[in-house]
Amino acid sequence: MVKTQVTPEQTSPSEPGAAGAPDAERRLLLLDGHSMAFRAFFALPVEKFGTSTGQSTNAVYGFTSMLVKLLREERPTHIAVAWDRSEPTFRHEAYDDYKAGRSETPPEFPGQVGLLQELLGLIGVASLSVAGYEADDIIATLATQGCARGMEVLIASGDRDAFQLVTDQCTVLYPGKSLSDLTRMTPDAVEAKYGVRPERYRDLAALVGEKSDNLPGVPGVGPKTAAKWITKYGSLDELVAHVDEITGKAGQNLRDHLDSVLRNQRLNVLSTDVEIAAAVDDLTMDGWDRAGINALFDNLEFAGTLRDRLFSVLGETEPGAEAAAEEGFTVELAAPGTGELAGWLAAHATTNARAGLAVTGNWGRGTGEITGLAIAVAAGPAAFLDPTLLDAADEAALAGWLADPDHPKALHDAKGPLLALEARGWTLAGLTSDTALAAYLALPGQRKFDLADLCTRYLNKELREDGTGSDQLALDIAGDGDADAETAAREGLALRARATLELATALDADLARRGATRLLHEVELPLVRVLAEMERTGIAADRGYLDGLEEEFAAAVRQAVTEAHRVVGREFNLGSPKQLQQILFTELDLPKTKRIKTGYTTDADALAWLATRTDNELPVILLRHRDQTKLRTTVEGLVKTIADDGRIHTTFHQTVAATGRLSSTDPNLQNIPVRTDAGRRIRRAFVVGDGYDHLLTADYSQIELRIMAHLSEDASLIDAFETGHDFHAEIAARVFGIPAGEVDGEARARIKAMNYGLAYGLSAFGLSGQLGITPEEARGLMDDYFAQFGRVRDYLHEVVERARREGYTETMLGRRRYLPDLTSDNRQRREMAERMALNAPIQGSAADIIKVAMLDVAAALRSAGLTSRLLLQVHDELVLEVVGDELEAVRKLVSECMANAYDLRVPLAVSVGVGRNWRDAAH
DNA sequence: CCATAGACGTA
DNA sequence: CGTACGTCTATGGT
Repeated sequence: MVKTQVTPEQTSPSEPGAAGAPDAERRLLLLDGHSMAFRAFFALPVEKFGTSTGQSTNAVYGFTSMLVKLLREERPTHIAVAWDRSEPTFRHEAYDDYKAGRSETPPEFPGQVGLLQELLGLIGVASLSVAGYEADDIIATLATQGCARGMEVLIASGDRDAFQLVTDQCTVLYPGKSLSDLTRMTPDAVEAKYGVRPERYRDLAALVGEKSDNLPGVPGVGPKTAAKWITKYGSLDELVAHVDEITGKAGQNLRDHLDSVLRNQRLNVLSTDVEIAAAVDDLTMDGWDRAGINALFDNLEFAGTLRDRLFSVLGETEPGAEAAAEEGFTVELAAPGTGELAGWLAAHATTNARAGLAVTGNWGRGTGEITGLAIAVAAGPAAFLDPTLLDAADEAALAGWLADPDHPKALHDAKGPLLALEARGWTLAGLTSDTALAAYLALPGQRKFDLADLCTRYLNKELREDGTGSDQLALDIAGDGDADAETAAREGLALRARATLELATALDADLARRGATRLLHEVELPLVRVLAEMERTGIAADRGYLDGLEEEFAAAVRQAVTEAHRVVGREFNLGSPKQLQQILFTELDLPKTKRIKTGYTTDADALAWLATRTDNELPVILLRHRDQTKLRTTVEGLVKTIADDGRIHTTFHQTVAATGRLSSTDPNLQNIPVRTDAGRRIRRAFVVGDGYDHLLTADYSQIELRIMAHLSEDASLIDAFETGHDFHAEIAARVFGIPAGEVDGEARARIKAMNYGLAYGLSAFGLSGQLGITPEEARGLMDDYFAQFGRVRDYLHEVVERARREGYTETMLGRRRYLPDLTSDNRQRREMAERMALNAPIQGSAADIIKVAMLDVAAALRSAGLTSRLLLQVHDELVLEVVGDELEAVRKLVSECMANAYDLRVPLAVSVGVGRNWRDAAH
């Protein structure tokens, strides 16, 4: 049995004798007071933090809590908090519109700044501000001085401008979604995130622009392009010197907006020569006032542990104390040989403590294979297993352990591994955490949940996936690269298992704090299996029929191309919006459509509008071409994904959509056409498979509106759901004050658009555009609507206001969505966040409900011993494959599970359709 | 091979 | 000046 000790390189700042090492005896912590207090303000619900006399305290509490954590974990010897002043700075003098358009500060905030400064004084932390400068300039000046004295410098700031100060000696701690988890922005971290070294960060920022400061950059140039240019030319100055060499649209935009870029560059440089009353060496933390802090905390009515935590860390403050260095994971790795696994498991993995499991392999399209597996047990070693080296006894021991629900396990992103394990005949039970899913519930806005990133965030530990890290180099020099690479890979996997285990514990606590524990254990985790099974099953496709469709659509495309070329009089690429613009608006001089970045839009709405404004046949031909091209490529994409079993196995993603919905890729089976006849012909290609007799679709009728009725408690809307059978007509009748039978198509269509637009934050302007009426008429329609359904308007308004206060929205099952932009200074961003806040509880609650329904359906099918099975979920619709003699049972079971998934103030209506294919199963 | 923009399918 | 997604194509550049 091979045993190796894996100890990733540890950073040890106090290592004596290291040349050029920072002076570990002296650590300078600089905080941006306003920026961090502002973050604290929005991280904590203001209405829950206030005194009996009406003083708000959430920012004081949050800031202090963060400060305690920093003091405990970073052990600074020197510290200061820099504050902005209210009067204009040199930047305002240089640029009139600097920070123009910022919204009003919430009234509960400013008063807390004084309290914080008072508290900092009692703790013995200097508060600094200088007229004419921002806090960032003070920080830059002190950071420079600190570095010059060999101090290690830490900057806690929510302002990205601080990134330009990052060096090996100076780290920025940048707050993420919650104030307490600060990302360490080292030079490597800055480069990893932005693609440039910190000293070039302001060049990048100048090119990209900064919305919150009202400093626009170059249109069409994002961080990637900016980083590429800067990397190529070395700096913005060099880029400017070679500006004429930059080809393409982006280059032209750069030349056109050079003034803005140079202005941004001038303004975003931080001053390092601010005259500050205090000297760096004097910023020590001595002399804190216990009585004063007690009195202030009493006044602020702070109960709880914050006071104790603060005194505790102040009591421990001692220069030279060992820093809480960032450590890696350690694991004692075992590689049980053939025949040794049962013994290893018996020796190490018999307890009921959770184990971390990590696997390598390939998975997707409903199946997978395992090439390596690592098990890290709670308080012991980790084993690496090569599945090709297992004998029968090993196999049985492993299978038994995996399938035993009494051996709890944590995996990161378990669905793929689950498919791979199942493909080898292993079942997995006892999954008590999926760290990717848990992180998704904690940070739903993130789309990537990288294990290493999460370890940094939650554990402040570095996960080195390449195994031993620094040792690797020495081994490679010694030769024998392959074997070493293999060893490193095994160790890397074992470290992943260990990291997953530790992360699961941290996330358990985080989810408990966020009230998402049940959502994880009762919804998301069990859903993993259901989704894996749906992916494994796939849906049967009629390849011959699809081939025929493809040819038919392709012929229609060719026909449209020929006609378009004939009308224009020459050949061109109909798929190029750029060429279309040239032809439509320059050569044919047709009326201008809506402006977009690249000119005028040629989208379907615009082409349809153009068709009414000209005798030229071209717009209509182009519309037909778009239509048929879209259908053709959809069919082509589907054909390519049909597996050997004649079925299409999509992949469902459970951690992508910020609202809690699923998404589907490779192929996306949640956007198969349904609105047009031609589109529905594609649905006809999804057929019932061998051994089954029907496809059954079951969908929720107007689920989002029903949720709105439930959440708003609007009596009239609730009543409309109970009485009306044509819901939109019923609402129209109430709005226009006429009997339901007399509602004409026009009125119904308008109300339908209004009904659906509500949940999206539709404006009168948007409604007018959609219905082809004037904004005034649309406004009138909305007023009439809300005259009848006033509680809906109140509800939508309250949702946004509450989200603004608390920083997040919540669904009926407690799924949160964090929306920091609700307090953005930028109107466009803020209003976007408001619409998201409005929509998230509604769309998200619908997602919650259908997830519960899926679990119930899967359980009911299983307990009834039925063969019929779930195939797809399309947000408010389930598709099942049904055996003939189970049809009525399944119909009943699915309807009931869906209708009873959640108890609303209105019924959850479900409609069911059955057919031989997906089109005919519509209802 | 990558980034960006435009367009469009679904709920 | 309507939310949430994924995919394709063109374009420009590496």
